[in-house]
Amino acid sequence: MKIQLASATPYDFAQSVQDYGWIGLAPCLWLENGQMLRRVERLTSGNVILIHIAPGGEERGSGLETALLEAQLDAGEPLTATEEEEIIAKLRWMLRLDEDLSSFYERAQASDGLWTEVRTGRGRLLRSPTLFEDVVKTICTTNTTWRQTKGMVQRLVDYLGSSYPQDPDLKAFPAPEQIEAAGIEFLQKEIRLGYRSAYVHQLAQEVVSGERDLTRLKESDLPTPELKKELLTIKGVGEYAANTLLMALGRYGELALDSEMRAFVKEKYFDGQQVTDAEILAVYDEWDQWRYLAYWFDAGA
DNA sequence: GTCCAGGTCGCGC
DNA sequence: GCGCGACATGGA
Repeated sequence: MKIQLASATPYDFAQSVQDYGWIGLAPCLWLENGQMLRRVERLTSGNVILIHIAPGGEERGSGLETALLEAQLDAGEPLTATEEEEIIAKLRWMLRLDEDLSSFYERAQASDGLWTEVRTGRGRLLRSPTLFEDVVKTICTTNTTWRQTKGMVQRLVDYLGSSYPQDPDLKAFPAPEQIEAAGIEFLQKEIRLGYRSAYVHQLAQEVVSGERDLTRLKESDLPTPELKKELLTIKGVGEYAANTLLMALGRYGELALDSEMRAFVKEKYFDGQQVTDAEILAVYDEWDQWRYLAYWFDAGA
């Protein structure tokens, strides 16, 4: 079946989806030929479906333009209304179709360089349908190379994710239960998460047991510092990961300072000279609630 | 072999 | 609060 998703304009689907590295991590895949995002998703019913998302034209009415996306949903059985609702909510979250970026665009407009980058409708950085997946993936980016991150996530999906029945090689991101059941040794020896195995397994265990509720954080209106404090209680999540996850939650006021950002800012603003972290952070200080996006597009996304 | 990669933890001070 | 070594893995 096909469904349509409406999004505020401006919105450049292909750019926005590819502006964040997550597009390179399983089970997401960018199909260059069709300019489509493909992903396998496991619904709470247990059904595993195959999703293809692409721009689906534009609707015009009373001066308001609404960008439309079309999602092709393939499943063994027709989806129930509940399943359809679940998938729509997940896709809207994943693509950030409901985030209000207007104030960011206004700020960017006052900054010529940045505005030319984002004016076409960029800024809706790809995230995962669940915060659990984003936490696991973020932990897999720490103290390693992007190449290894991709490998770790790919193996998590291949070894532990549920298959799309019509093509068993296509798998979903594993649910907490599936990671928990795998055990630390498996995460270590087969998935090769290294010392992260214990962190990822502990998180999965906490979520399964119910002692940690990550879904609650998605709708939380907690002040950012408190939200951050809570993210920092996750073993394996430090300053960088917490700020990355705040970004995933739509809080762009904190910068995720890592080796990549240090190198970029040092080169662009300090002529390659040695700089302190405080000096790096100061570069984007004026962007207040939009610091993360300001850096992201300054660095060229 | 050594160093480091989109860091974090646990310790001692 | 800050500094420091350890930590799995794999490539340079």
